[in-house]
Amino acid sequence: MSLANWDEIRTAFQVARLGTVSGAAEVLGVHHATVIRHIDALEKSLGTKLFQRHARGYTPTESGRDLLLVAQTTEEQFAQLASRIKGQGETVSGELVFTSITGLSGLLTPVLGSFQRTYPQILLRFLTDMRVFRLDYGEAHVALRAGAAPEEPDNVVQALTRIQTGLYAARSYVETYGLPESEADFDGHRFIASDNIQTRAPFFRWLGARVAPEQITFRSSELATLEEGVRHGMGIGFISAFRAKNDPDLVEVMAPRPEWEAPLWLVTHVDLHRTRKVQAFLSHIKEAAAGWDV
Amino acid sequence: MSLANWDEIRTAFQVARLGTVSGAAEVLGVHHATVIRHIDALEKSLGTKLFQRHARGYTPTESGRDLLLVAQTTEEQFAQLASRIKGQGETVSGELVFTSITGLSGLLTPVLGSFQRTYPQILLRFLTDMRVFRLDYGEAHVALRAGAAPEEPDNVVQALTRIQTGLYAARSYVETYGLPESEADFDGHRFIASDNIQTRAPFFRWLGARVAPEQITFRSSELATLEEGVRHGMGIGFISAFRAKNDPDLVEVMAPRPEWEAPLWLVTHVDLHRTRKVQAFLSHIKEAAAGWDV
DNA sequence: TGCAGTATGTGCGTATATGCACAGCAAATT
DNA sequence: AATTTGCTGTGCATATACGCACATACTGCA
Repeated sequence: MSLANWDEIRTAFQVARLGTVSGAAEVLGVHHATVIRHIDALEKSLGTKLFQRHARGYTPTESGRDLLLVAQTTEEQFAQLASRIKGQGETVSGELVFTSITGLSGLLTPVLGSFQRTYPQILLRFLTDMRVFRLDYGEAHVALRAGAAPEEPDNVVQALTRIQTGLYAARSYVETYGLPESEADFDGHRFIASDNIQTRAPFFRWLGARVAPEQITFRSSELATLEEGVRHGMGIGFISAFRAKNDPDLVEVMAPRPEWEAPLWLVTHVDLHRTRKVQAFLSHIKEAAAGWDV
Repeated sequence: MSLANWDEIRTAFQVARLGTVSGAAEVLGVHHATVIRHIDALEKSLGTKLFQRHARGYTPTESGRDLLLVAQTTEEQFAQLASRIKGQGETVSGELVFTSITGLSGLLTPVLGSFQRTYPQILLRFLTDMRVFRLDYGEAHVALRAGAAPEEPDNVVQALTRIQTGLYAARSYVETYGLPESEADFDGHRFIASDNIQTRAPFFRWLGARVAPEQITFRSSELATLEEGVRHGMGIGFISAFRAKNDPDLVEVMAPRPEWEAPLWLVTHVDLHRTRKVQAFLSHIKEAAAGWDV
């Protein structure tokens, strides 16, 4: 192991640059005795004299001049690094990783697009996957979660909006089975729901309390599959209002109800929550969500 | 002032590289608590989080990755610097500054030439000037001094050889004033000597004790001028044996005597004396001096 | 020649940073 | 489900590095 002490190099650099121990001590903001000790320790570890000592100061040897050049660029690099990092917290640039549950991309991509236009220096990454990306592992800056409020520590959670969900059926289904007028009219109808019994979604629990299990003729653990089932006329199922609204092939069986609403949460890691980049993204997406009709 | 603590950067670099505080602590040879404190201090001074902490370790943020890249090259630069400096003491290369009194260049240049051929990577600088170059200011690596043994502190002094000096006169002088047979025959002759009364040269003191002051008809503080005076027939004077020997225009008045001999000293600064470069030069010049017929 | 100014160098007391031990926690393993 | 392992985080005692004061040496100046 060589040169284990970078502070000593920094000290030697200032001495080589200024030519005196006292001057270096003043610049470094330490006592000149400290500077002498740093130089002594560094020379001892290198086994070579870096300076020739005399009453007027320290003149660098050939090795000392070599160190001067190397440390000069090092100091510049570190200064640039510091200004980059400090400015980075202030400016909105660099990478921003955003993750959400699948199925919301149709709603989100316009928002991401306008954010991209507002801050052209942003490199936006939008991750959607089955598994939940972990904010505390640095996998994403901001996450959009649905359902119960996340309670992971070190995460700051903000309510974004509530997803309105309604009961829908395909036109082909209605032509075959008819359209139930109310809950009392559910007998004989076929339903599509989550395969997961202990699903947290309120509308699935509502449905489970009102129809017989054998009426749920199609189950899937995947939300997108359920939606596909509805569209193909396999049965009546819950679809987000904003997705069903513009689909002419879908018929509204029951309009969205408040008790079916599922909250959406904006989640960020506490370390990143304070940065201007994340704040800009959060405010941007919240502003857009205010105009959503979900 | 930014990034005043380079050791903290080094610590953060290892954390970013390895991903864990414990691993970085092991590599750095410090306790992991120290690593945590370094990171905390660095982030505080930068005002930005460099890492996201979780139970499995530290994952670098965007700023942390930036620091990783910068510090990576820094570590490489420092490692190269260390190997250069350590190797520099071992190899014979780079600059070597050599200074001597004027008038010895005819003796020295062949030695310098052969040294140059032995070590082609040496950049040799040979300084001769009126003033004495100061080793403790780093003006030269090796100095050749004549006369009394130098007693400056921090300088290591080695006896090289003794300069033999004789009394010589130009043929033109002998034709005019004749050639004295011995000391008793000095009356009526003209002599050339140093202007400096308290000169340390033993032969000048010898002369001052044997001839009247008015016989010293030409004085100069400059050694080269005195020699020129002898060659132009202005009087009898002391010249180094090796310089007078090959000059057919000079006549030996009195052969070199042991009491006229002036020692030559090789002087180096104690800091540089141990390096192989200086040692190689010293041994080379001493080897050459053994063959000198001075 | 004497004096002021500025530099290096060193012993000593103290503040600072480090090491240690333990707690707490999450993930991997059985 | 229980256990083990590896990691982070923190209070406390200690060792290390620091600042202070003083000694010393060289330069420039009047």
